[in-house]
Amino acid sequence: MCEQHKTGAETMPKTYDPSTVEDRIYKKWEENGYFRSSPNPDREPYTVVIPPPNITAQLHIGHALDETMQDILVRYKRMQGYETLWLPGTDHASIATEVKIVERMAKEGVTKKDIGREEFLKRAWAWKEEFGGRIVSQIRKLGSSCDWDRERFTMDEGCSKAVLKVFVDLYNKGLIYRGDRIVNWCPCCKTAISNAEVEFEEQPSNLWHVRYDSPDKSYSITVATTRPETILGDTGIAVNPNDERYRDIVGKTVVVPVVGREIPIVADEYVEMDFGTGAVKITPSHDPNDFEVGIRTGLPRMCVFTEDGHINELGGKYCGLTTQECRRVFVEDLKAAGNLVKIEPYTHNVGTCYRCHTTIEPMVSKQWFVAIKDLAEPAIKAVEEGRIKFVPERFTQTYYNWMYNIRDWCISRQLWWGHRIPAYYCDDCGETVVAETMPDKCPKCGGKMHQDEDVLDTWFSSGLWPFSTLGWPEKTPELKYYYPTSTLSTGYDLVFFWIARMIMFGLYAMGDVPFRTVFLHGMVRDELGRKMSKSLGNGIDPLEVIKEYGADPLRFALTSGTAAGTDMRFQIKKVEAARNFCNKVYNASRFVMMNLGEDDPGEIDMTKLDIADKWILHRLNAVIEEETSNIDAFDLNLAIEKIYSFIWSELCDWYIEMAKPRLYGDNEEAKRNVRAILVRVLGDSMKLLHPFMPFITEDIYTRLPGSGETIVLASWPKADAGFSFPEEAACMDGIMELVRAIRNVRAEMNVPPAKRAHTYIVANEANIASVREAAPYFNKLAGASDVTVQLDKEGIAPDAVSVVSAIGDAFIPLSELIDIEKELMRLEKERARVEGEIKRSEGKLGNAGFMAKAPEKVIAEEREKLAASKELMEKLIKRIEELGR
RNA sequence: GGAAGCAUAGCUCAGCUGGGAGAGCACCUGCCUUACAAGCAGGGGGUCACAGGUUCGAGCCCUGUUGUUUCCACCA
Repeated sequence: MCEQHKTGAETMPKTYDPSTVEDRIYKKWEENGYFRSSPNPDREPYTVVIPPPNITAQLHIGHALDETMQDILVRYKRMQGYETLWLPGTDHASIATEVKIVERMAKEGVTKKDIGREEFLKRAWAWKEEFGGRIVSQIRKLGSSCDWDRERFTMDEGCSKAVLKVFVDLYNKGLIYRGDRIVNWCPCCKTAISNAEVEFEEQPSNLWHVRYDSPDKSYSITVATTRPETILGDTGIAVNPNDERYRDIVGKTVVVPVVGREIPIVADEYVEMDFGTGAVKITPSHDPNDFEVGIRTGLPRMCVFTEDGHINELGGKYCGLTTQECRRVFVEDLKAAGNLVKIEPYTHNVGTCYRCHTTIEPMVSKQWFVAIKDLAEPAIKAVEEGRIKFVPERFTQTYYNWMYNIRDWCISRQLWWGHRIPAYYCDDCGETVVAETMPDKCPKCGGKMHQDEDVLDTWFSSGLWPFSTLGWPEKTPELKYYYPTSTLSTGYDLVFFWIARMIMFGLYAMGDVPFRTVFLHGMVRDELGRKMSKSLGNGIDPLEVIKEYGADPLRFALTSGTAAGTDMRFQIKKVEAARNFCNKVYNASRFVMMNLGEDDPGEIDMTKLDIADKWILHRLNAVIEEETSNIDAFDLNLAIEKIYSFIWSELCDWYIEMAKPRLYGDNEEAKRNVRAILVRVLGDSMKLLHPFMPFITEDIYTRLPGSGETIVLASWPKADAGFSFPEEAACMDGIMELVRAIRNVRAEMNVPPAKRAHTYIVANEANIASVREAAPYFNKLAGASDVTVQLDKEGIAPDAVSVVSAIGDAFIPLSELIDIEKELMRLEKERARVEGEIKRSEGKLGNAGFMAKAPEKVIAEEREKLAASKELMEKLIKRIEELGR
């Protein structure tokens, strides 16, 4: 076995240092192929495809959360024996990458036009080579257990083939079409984008009221607009057909102010009579609603903008101005012409590009679209029928809302980096052919063909990700075995962009859902609850966090204390707390190692368990069951909380302390058994913690005797029927309660911790055997010098400090320290508390409604509580009387 | 305009199908006890936003109000 598997504490320094182990461990995992998966008919598959990060990306905190969630699920399922595949890869991120490359080129003073398409693509691929590897190596830093042998890229050969196939197929079925439609145009990226890619921002602006006069000035009509520059493209004025005010002039014309063109007044239901003047200027080429009105009323289109946000030659003297400049100048001209009625401050939402946040100009343009309704319908049905579940469930509604109102998807982008649209046009007759490969010649006239210049929306290829990565359209064994995948985990912000598209494409191409469960997490915000952004400079670099604290603490901080689907504030204090926990875990294991000796302690001898042993094994069972059901329900925050408190508050705070007397004693058999229990409990604890904190658990687990070479492939713990000791565990709880009470009293009485005192414990017949068994623990845990357990108070000094508890009463003769008055006050306070308890219980039990309707179990528990309180009360009263004399 | 989430300790947040309010951090007191001071022991601190309702019983379910965040829509 190699060096790192050496057991024993001699290799363990006093504090845990992640930097010395994480890279080494990850390398070992990868080299030994623990994350590899291949179709195995003997096992059930568990499959997760990664949300492919952009090749432009640097690992940010959102990725860290994303990958951590998936890794937890994947490691858990792998340990449970599923044939587990986590398939990694990256996204070419068409627009995002192209923007970056163009930016980089700009620094060299080069433009796309200068170098041409071919040369540009060379640069893009070089970029991919340079940076595509960066993000995946950063993902490794988090401990992600991906099968790297299966890493894919949305533009690799297979994925590209899938894109072509789906596109051609959809086209042949009439579900992809090309046409002139109004699209969201980003003048900065110089491409159309889809509706989903538009982000609305509230911006203060004005409502300009403009008067359009009739040619003979006999009548006029005033409209309000937020975009006066579009007046250049006006082809009509619309009013509501029921609007009495304008009845007489519908069908007549007015003159576009400043411009001088004559345009008709039309009637259309779209116009709200109550808003503004009840008249709307219609610019079919530059407004989605106007576009529709234009179609209905037959108004012509007039596009006055260029692709880069300037006014074109149809704008006359404004040609060459940017739309913003034009607005300013044009408003001046309106004013000069006397047609500007008023300017009203107005705040409204402005669409911006989700990549560059430039204001979107709606423009009519020839683009490719997916006719979405036929795809959406089965995708809605799949969720309605429960074939796909959203966790948390409320996102189902979000999904429905989007899907019910979905509109055709603009998929062409005026970019070069991406999947080029497989449409070919004849130079001569204009015939269109859509095919996976370019035809030699036009099938109609034999002319030369050329390919469409545009590429596809990046989300088109990522929509195919769950099956394109498994080999589709080939009928691979992987596709058969791993599809549908199991869980898709990502942020809720991707429900529309990605999840909806995958569901639609999966059902279309594969005839089955792409995944069973969608597990959504929230966004990571900064400590003040703000979005992390470059401009605010409030981003947290996960790599820096890992460098300083380790990947495990980062993962812990991202997993704990936040329910699924809700945003979280990232606090470095949380990472610190997690780092401390790592150190705790590490030191606990160091303690175990130090006390193991040379040999493997072997199996636990179940005939030689004392009450503490039974308690910890019983508790281990409980935590296994609870955590397992928490993870199954995707309650990862609850799961990690369970194992955290088990390790810290039960194993470390109590069991390890209780193990010490035997470990330091000379009963070899007892020593061996305690060691065996420690190895078992610590080993199982590491397994339970492993999905959350993979590195430290690997480090510790592999040092344990009999553990095997890795925890990655260890089996997930199962509750052991032989470890079920409900009575002893309850009794141990009582002992712990008594220990705490003694500590409390000692602290209140200001007994110095170093001051040890003879401690008498008076127990009843039922408890005395257990208390005797636990007697040594009072030395270690409750500051006792000697412990005497007896049935009555024979021989105990009457002025001893006393502690009453359910399991027994403790007496500590410390006459030199006791202050009778103070002790009486303390007991009185306690008496008052118990009295309240009794009243509460009696009130409940005396309530006829409660007795008639509450479940029996609840009533029984209440009765027990009352009995216990009454017993305590008796003891307290007796004790108060004794001291009062 | 529509929808959803959140409102619990000083701070950040848990709290599963309703049955005596929790964690971490912070704070106070005492401990360098041979796994761990990144630690140990003890402690203080909450009308669970507000108002109604359902129930024997509500932080949890229902209705409304207020505050807050987000998503969708985009009436010019």
